[in-house]
Amino acid sequence: MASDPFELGMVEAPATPIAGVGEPPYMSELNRAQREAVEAMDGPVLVLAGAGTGKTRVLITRLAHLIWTGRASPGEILAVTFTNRAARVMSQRVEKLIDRPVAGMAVGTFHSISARFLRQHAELVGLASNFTILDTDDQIRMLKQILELQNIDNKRWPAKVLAGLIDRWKNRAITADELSKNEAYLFADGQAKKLYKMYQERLKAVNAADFGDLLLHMVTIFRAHPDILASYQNRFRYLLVDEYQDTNLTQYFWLRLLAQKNKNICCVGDDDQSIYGWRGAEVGNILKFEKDYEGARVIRLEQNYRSTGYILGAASGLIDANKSRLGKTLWTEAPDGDKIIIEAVWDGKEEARLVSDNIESAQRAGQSMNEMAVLVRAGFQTREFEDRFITLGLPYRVIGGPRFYERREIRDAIAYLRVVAQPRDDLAFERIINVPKRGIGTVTLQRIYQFARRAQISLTEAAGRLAESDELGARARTVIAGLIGDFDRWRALLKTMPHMELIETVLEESGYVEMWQRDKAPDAPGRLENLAELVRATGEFENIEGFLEHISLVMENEEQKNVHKVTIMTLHAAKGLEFDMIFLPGWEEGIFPNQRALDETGLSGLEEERRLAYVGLTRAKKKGHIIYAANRLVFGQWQSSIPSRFIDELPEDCIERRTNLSGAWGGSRDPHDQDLEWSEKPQSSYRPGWSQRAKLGKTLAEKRGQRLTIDGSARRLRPNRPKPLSQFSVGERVFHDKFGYGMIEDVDGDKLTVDFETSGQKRIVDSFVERVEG
DNA sequence: GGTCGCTCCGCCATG
DNA sequence: CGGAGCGACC
Repeated sequence: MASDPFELGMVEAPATPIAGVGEPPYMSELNRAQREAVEAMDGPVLVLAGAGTGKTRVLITRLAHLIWTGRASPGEILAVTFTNRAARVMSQRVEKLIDRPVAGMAVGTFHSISARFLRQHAELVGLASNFTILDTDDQIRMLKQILELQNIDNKRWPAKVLAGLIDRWKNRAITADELSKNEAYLFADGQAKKLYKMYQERLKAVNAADFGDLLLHMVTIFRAHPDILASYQNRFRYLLVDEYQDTNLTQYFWLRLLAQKNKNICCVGDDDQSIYGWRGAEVGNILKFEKDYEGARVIRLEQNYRSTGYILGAASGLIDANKSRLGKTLWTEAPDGDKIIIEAVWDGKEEARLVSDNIESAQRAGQSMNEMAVLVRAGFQTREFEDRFITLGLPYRVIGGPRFYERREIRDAIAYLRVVAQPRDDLAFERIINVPKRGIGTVTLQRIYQFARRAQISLTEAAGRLAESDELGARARTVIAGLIGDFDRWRALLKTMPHMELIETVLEESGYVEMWQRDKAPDAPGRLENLAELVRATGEFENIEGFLEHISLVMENEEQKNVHKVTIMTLHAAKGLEFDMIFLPGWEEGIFPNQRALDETGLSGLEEERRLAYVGLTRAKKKGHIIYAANRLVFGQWQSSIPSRFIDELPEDCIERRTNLSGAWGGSRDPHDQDLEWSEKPQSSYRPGWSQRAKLGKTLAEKRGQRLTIDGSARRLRPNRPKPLSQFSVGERVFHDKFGYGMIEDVDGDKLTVDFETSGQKRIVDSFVERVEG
């Protein structure tokens, strides 16, 4: 317990300087501005750090310096990072810099830090300290139940919309009691306030908090209990906040309350990289820092160490078009390097092909694929690239897909643990009562609900009592009694059995593991692996509660770094990262800037989109490649598109325009495009006009049937290419991680044409499938 | 009570 | 186009 940085009142070792004489070794690595930011330890400091100006180094060195000089012990420091990954990296690097452990330093995201604070004071907001953290899914399910209870039409007033509103209010530190009448009229004819209150009541009843609560509850507690606030102020004398431009109003209050006594707060950020306005971030926070904290020092980091000249020039020229910014002038000593390439293609397929061609030739030239990234505006854009990369056998990773804990099997498994660890957790109970199938249907469930509501007890308890009565059918009664017995037994084990073992026991005895073992679906083995991973991960935690918190707030998909893969991710997810080579596809009006952003938030929306473009460009160290397509399939409908306005805003001397569309969409100048071998080229000869869109989708699908003929003739275009031999043959049954089971229809070198049961015909590299029996 | 197939709607970004 | 959700049918 002594190492828990969040436990108040623990005995704290006094801060002592590490020191020898003279200057600590890390200082010499810093430029003048960076050094100033590290040495300004006392009082409020705002560091405006442009993209690639060594911000992370400054943050880490500053922490190291606080400890080195004895200004603070690790336990007196609170550092807020944007991701949990950043938190991990930061602690490690500080330790390396000062060559000693920093256990006791509170480093994490607002949510993870605040969750741990809240556990210490949960009773003040009506929760027990082992409260569950609800994710969006649970939240919506709960709201749905409330709407049903109130006879509000879920079609007209979707739970999802209400969840969004509540989230926004919580981001703005508005509690249910404080909600104005105007705001209340945003949902269900003015019933929003009542619904918000009911939701909070319900959360309390099942001992749960949603993401927004984690922060807002602490603000509420700080405001209502000056003694508690004071204890935190005395404990954390030095505060450090990264990505300050992305903090929302609640986080702003949270910080200001903590900082107001000692005022040793250092916020680091870049107004030009503020891209989370839509989830309540207030650029205003960074813009008014000097007003909030009197005597604040403002330090600008403007020397860019990341990108070559043209890239930096292009990015700076672009962001210049924004009106509301503090203004910085980035500069670099690096050579000009390559210009940003702007390239037009026919459609999404060709876009993916162009990117993969470039990746392959860069790879042949010796570039590691770990240094290449495709940055898209929206999640749905990743699909085309994945398809293409799979076809080619090009290794890739997608960041920001479904998180580990969002997978069905993980959520189910967690629900079992929640029921065991927290008998009050109705949501978890509902989730697993009939998973695996136990023959408990809506009728039985309804009876349990009604009984629970009438008696004001939890579903688990209601089920237990009903099983002892005559209210249920014989079968349901036996099943429920058995399950309740299981719960009781597991709960008893909770105290004696090591939790890792307990989790295994629960998953085994509940029949959950068996359910997936029996499942014939292609993804079942993967799910079992995920469950095994879950069990393994529990081993790292002292108790189940800690583990559950880790799962819902921190856990990320594990990632092997040693394998070389191209990264595909959204621009939002790319913030803070850097790559040698960046591909920016989909630079078309409507996609980027995104139409909804423009419709909903007008000029400020446009400026945020532009900052997003700026973030994208500044991720590149050496090469940037912007692509736009003339036609795009959206919602199964073809649309003609026009190039993004951002392209015209790039300084001409920093860019080089290319096009794959010669003449009137005639042929192509790119020799790659003559290679029809693996492609579905026929559509290039087809020219959808504005009026023909709707029909085109179908036409293309029909044309797909002709592909074989065209492939056949195309093969002659490259007579000298040696074909690797495949060990597969026509008629064999194979399994693919993503597409499932299928039958081989054609073999061509190491490329297979497979007819998949669920996803149809695909051409893929044989190393992506394995042979199966039958 | 479970499964199949149809309809409807969505794709902007998240802890 | 693809997934979620719902109603009809086994």
